[in-house]
Amino acid sequence: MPTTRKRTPTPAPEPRPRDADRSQGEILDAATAEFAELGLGGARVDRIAERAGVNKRLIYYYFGSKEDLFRAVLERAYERIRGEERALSMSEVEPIEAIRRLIAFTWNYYLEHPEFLTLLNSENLHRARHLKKSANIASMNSPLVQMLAEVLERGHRAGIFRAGVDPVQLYVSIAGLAYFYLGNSHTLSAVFARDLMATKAKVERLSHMTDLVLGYLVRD
Amino acid sequence: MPTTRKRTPTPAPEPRPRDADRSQGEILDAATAEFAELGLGGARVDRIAERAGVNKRLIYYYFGSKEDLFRAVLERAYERIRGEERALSMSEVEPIEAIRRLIAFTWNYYLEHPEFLTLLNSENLHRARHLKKSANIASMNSPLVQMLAEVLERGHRAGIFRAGVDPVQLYVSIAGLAYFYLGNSHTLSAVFARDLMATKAKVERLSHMTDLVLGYLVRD
Amino acid sequence: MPTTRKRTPTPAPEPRPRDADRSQGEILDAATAEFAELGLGGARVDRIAERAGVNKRLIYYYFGSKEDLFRAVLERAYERIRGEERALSMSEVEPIEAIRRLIAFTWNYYLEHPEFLTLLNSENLHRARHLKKSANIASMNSPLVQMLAEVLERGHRAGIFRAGVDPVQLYVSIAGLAYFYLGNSHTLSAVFARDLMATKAKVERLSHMTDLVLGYLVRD
Amino acid sequence: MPTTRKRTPTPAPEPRPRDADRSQGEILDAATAEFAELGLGGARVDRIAERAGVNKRLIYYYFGSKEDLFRAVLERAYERIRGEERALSMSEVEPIEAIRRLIAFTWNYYLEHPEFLTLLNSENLHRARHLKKSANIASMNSPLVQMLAEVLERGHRAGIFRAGVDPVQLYVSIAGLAYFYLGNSHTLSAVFARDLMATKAKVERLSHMTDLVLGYLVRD
DNA sequence: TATGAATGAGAATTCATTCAT
DNA sequence: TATGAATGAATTCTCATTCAT
Repeated sequence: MPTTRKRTPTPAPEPRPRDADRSQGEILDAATAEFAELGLGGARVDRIAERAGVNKRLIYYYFGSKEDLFRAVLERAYERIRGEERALSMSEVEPIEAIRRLIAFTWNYYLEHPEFLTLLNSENLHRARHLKKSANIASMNSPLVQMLAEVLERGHRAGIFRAGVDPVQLYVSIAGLAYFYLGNSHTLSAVFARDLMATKAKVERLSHMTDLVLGYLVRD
Repeated sequence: MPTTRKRTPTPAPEPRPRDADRSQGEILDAATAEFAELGLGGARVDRIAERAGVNKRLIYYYFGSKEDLFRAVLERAYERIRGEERALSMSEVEPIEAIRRLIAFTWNYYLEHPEFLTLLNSENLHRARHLKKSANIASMNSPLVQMLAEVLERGHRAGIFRAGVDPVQLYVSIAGLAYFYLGNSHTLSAVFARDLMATKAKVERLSHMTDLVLGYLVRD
Repeated sequence: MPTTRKRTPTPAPEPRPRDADRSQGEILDAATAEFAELGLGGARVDRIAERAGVNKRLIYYYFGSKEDLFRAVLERAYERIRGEERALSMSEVEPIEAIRRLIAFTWNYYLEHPEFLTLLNSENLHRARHLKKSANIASMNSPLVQMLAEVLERGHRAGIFRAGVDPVQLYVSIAGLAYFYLGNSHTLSAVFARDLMATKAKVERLSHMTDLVLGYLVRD
Repeated sequence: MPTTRKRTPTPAPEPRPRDADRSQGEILDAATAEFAELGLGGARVDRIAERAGVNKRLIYYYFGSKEDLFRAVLERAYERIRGEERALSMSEVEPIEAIRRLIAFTWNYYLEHPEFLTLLNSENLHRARHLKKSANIASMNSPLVQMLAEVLERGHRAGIFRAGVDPVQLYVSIAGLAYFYLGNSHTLSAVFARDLMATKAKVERLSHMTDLVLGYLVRD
């Protein structure tokens, strides 16, 4: 290096800047992807470190163990969906439109966050073991159930919706209609020999789901 | 041992009778349980052998590898549910009763065969990799879709059901309504802080599902 | 099978005719190939059985163990080369021609029986363990050494060859000149980046070997 | 442990100092010995770890797999012999002496490094599979061939050596003369019923090899 | 805060060999 | 003579985790 000269004299790979938050975030991102793709059993700590671009030891430094990391991933995933759910404005629109929005939101969120589906599957495989350890599950109860209860009540009072609909049941049903289709798209596509993830198929599915729920709810 | 003689000719572990079919069946039973409880990644071949009461080597002798064993388990699980589905007599009863039976069957099958749900989850986590290798997926297409199509048509012609219902969509919906509730009961129970698997809750769920589907289908 | 009818009514895979010699021969053939290709450590009894088209158990029935099978293979390989060596007529031709024949024979035998080279390598890796157990090694001493001694003597008396040549040394040298080239052709080809097994290369090698040995032997 | 106190702070196996180079070197040493003695198929990773005094896992940490370790061993073996070959000063002495030195060097190197012979045998058994994967084979071409070419040329111009000798052929011949004797000493000793590795026998062999080559090369 | 080196416990898979017929 | 079923003991390789700096 005769004439030009580097600012920093070390030609060695620059040590990563010490930024705790950033490292933790990258670890969580990497872990989310890894767990979502491979499940808890199939995920590898080595690979998570590699994906995050951090030293494996750092994962233990911040999260303690693979299991605890999984819990942290789960918690963040729940926090995120709850955050978006809270942003849904169902009380400001008329009941039928509110239901439409709820269904569309659920569908789109699962569509855009497939990792959420597989993380939930993993957690259920483990009988919600990690969730139960989590301090903040209580606060994680979906705000949608409250909103939905209010919409159902409003719609009923307006004579539009049928009476006696349990908001929890309906919430679970809407989730299930989307969840099963999207979460099992691989096996369903194989069994039905048709691509359930094609754009047209997805449009039709959302339409069917909406018809189904509104066909049930709306009085004539 | 010149003089003394053993009374009982050693109570050593009786050599298992040489029955290939029986051994294979027991391996499949054990593997089904193990994979259902722990997923493909979490399952242990050692444990499967132990559960089956066979030598671990025998698993490789018959099935080649853990992955191939998983495939065999999946295939048998599909064959079984298809077998039971074929036994459903939907064409012999009037449309509304037929739909009730279909929903109840789906619900009860998932309830009694929770392993089917987790196996499907695992397979979807692996993007239906094993199913795609399976020669007989084609013939595994659910007979229910055909039956359902016929019932929908019959109900429509009788002026009972609405027109234009895609049987595949409805089939997926019915499955999803049951699947999500049962397959995610652990996380849902944790999040809603109520036991979804209590007898009363299960009765209510089946009732809700039936109301939802028939509320949608039946014209007034 | 409406009209034509099999002699034997069993459509099952015909049980192999019980022919002890044939079975043993096929096992030896298969084992020779397997050991030659993969060495003693790399050879698999399962694969030998498959190659021979016999049940694995039969190998143990006839040969006792993998090691004993290897010994049997080795013995047969030695018997065969000794048999061919005996057929060499060196005493009937004039000394120079006799040497040419010996070199050509050695070269061609190794060329046509590459398995002999690798079997020898394996046996040397194992410090001739199996050979030492073999009863008939004594009688396996190459007849070529005797013949060569006679030729050297005859050539010397005729004033053609130099004196004091140890026939064992020369025999080993001739073997080595061929053996190293053929037995190490893969690494040599890789290192020299030229194909030592091309026809032209082989012709040149035989020519060089002959020149070398006769250049040394023949007095001027 | 309230009152008593250990004198020596536990004589437990001292944790090995963290020295990556040293660990890798020891693994390579141990692996070289193991592969040389037992071949690729017969070598055991466990035993290599034990011989090296390292944790078995470390072998995988550094070398990835048994095959890759074998490749590393081979590469180092080639590097070493090439290094010594380069140190041979053949161009500084008169042609006949240069040839003597080359033969003696080859003989002595094989004699002192029997592992090189068996490693080569193993690699040839595997059709140079590992060598071909090695990036640096090209640069591994023996410098001896160049040197030999120069000596042959020099000897010919001085009227001492015969014309038209291919240096590659002669190099291979010299190697083969030593290689076959030393590499097959166990079977040859068994077959000839005489100890080829006795000191006297070895002296005679080197003498014979030199006579043979010079007898061929030197014009009269 | 960050990292390369090191490890014990296990995991899937293999293999020679024996059993029972 | 012949064979499918079965097995114990390895064997290669993996993995979460810890050490030392």
